[in-house]
Amino acid sequence: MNYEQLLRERDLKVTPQRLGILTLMHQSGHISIEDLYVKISRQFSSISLATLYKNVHAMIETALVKEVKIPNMKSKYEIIKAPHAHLFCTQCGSFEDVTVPMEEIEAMLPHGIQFKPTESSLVYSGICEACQNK
Amino acid sequence: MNYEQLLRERDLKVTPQRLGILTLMHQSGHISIEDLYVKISRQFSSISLATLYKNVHAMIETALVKEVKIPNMKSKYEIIKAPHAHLFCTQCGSFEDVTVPMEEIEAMLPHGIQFKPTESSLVYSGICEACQNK
DNA sequence: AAGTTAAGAAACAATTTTTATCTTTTACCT
DNA sequence: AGGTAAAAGATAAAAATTGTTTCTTAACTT
Ligand SMILES: [Mn+2]
Ligand SMILES: [Mn+2]
Ligand SMILES: [Zn+2]
Ligand SMILES: [Zn+2]
Repeated sequence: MNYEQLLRERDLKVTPQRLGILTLMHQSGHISIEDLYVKISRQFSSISLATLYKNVHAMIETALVKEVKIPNMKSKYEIIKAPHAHLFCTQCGSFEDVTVPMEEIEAMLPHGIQFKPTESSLVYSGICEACQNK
Repeated sequence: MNYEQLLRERDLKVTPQRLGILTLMHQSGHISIEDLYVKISRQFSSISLATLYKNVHAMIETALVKEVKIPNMKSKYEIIKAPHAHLFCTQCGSFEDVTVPMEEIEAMLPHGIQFKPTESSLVYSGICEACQNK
């Protein structure tokens, strides 16, 4: 994936810190601010938490990154891709994507309701396969 | 609704502050901590924010109250009731319940996926009826 | 390639949000 | 009514987030 281009398209300067943030986000799939800070600090020992927050926010505002809110958990951040839902294992804490047709989810609103959804957030909490086999 | 009983069933002492919190939550349907603090302070001018947090947490841990996380918004809290989804208007900020069969939502996980959902969180973001007619 | 400039990084301070600790008060059980 | 443990109030502390100022660098202009 070409992060330089993604940043340039959004008029965000390409800095090593930003490339590092995006690389880490991509590698872990979903990552919390604190985990991101621990990992990015290994590459840029002098990076400040403020820089991290500012960058993540800039990326959210330009629709490059998305905050995923999870019941009873700290938020995680991911690089935006096709709409999808998430599986959160309440036993081991694993968190991953799952492909669910979000248009169908949106079609399940009761008839007669006038609300026009533009986006929806769906997190399934439960027990993952690995935890079931224990 | 009998809040005294709901508290007693959970071995939480019935205090005027707790009854006030539950009443406000019920009246507004969903409320943020800060709004709750503003309103509860009118009844109990000396109540501390720490008391509010402690109580809300105690109620969450005993499954009387639930935190609802909303994309790009502060969390709101509601008294637990039958599973349902939420509509969030990105224009006016209105936030309300919508009845969606959550079992069907859970049945939409791809076949072959072993994950066993116990609960799911679904928030539709979009434009409410009132905002469409403007 | 060197110079210019405006965005971004770092350092640090300040806010805001949440939790912990301690003392006083109160709900609730004999 | 009296005893006791839980909860409220009052701070203080910790954690999370944002703001400010200065220094550095990416990217544009010659
Ligand atoms: Mn995802
Ligand atoms: Mn609700
Ligand atoms: Zn698991
Ligand atoms: Zn609206």
